Amino acid sequence: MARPARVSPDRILAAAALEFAARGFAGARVDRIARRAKVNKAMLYYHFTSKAHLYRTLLRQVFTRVAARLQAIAAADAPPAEKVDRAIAGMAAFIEEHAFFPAIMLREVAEGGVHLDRATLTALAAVPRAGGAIVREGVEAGAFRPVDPVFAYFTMLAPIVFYLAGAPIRKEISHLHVIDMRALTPAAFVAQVQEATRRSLAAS
Amino acid sequence: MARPARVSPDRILAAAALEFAARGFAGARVDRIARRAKVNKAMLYYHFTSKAHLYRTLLRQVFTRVAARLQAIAAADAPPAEKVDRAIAGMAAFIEEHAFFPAIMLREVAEGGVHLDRATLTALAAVPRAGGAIVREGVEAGAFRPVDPVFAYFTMLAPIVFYLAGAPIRKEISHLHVIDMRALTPAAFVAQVQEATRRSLAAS
DNA sequence: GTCTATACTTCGATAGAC
DNA sequence: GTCTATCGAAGTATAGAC
Repeated sequence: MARPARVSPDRILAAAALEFAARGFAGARVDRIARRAKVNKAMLYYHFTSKAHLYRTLLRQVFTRVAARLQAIAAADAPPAEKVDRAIAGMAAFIEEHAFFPAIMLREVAEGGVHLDRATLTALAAVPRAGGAIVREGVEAGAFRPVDPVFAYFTMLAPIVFYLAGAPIRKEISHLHVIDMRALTPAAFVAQVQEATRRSLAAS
Repeated sequence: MARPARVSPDRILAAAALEFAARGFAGARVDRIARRAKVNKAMLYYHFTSKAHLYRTLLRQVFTRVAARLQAIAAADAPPAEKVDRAIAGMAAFIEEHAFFPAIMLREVAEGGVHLDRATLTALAAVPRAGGAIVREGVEAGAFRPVDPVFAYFTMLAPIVFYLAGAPIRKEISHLHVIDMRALTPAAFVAQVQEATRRSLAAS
């Protein structure tokens, strides 16, 4: 039985995910990442060269995983409407497994990708490509009304990412008692987005 | 005729909007804001005390303006479906006038509101409150099917903010030629979100 | 691979003159 | 209200021993 390889790098990536998600690239502190990963700073630089390199490695990994999830759904043998349902639920499930992901996604969109290299941007581009492919298939099969596939991808997945990323700030706001958001569970939200998307895409 | 009052503070706020949107709170540099506003740093601190105070002032102002726009639409005399159309177009128009807004919104959601005080969070909370009120009215009037109003608000406006914030990174990605997004004009996207929302909310 | 100590830089904020 | 000069704290990264 092989000894667990790359424990440090993996622990560093896990710690980096939390730090970058919570504070962004500029706000993240290498010291904090090292401390949370239980390695010293020199060890971190030994494995990752720089803060920027660590950031890019993390993002390339997570973008590749999200895209793979959507690609698997796109390639499955199922009716288009079912695939759209799965894409929405799949994104929510991915976020449940990778709680740091939506914040990183939002930040990187706001940032304009300035910290990313070509490979990481390519990994990111695979996400709308896979999402768009699912919708395109439905349109071409006549199951959906004619819509722009990438537009439709944004319309169905942006709410999921946005809403799930917003859990912390909604908690802050709920303390103020100016609006009641307690009833809004993620599962109920997913169901409502699925229903809304089904209705909005259905061929009339 | 009154002399223009508060020129410096307003120029500083305008410069801060660009800097905070492009780089986030942690990545923003006070020196850069001062230079862009054509004041020296001491002047900036004379008016705003600290980077955090400047940030909060800016966000309170912009959140208040977005919320006011949605509140005006909610209070208008028009059918619910028409108000929803206007809310979507109104958000897009607001972003056209305040190009820095979507990036700041995305960043603040990711950040969990840690830099905000009570007054600023209250200003922010007024946005989903106004958006939710528009949907609620339609549900109660029987024009819309029964949905959670705040959910529906997220589903209709998150894509607009997300998509319009994404212009810079889409430009980066388009250079790679791995996916073609040239056809996706903001106006066409707004129209598609309006159409999708109309279909998804219509009482069956 | 691992660690301690530290070099070097940048940045937020202020002192103090006018 | 406006400006120049600068302090002190943090932060990224590395040197060099083991």
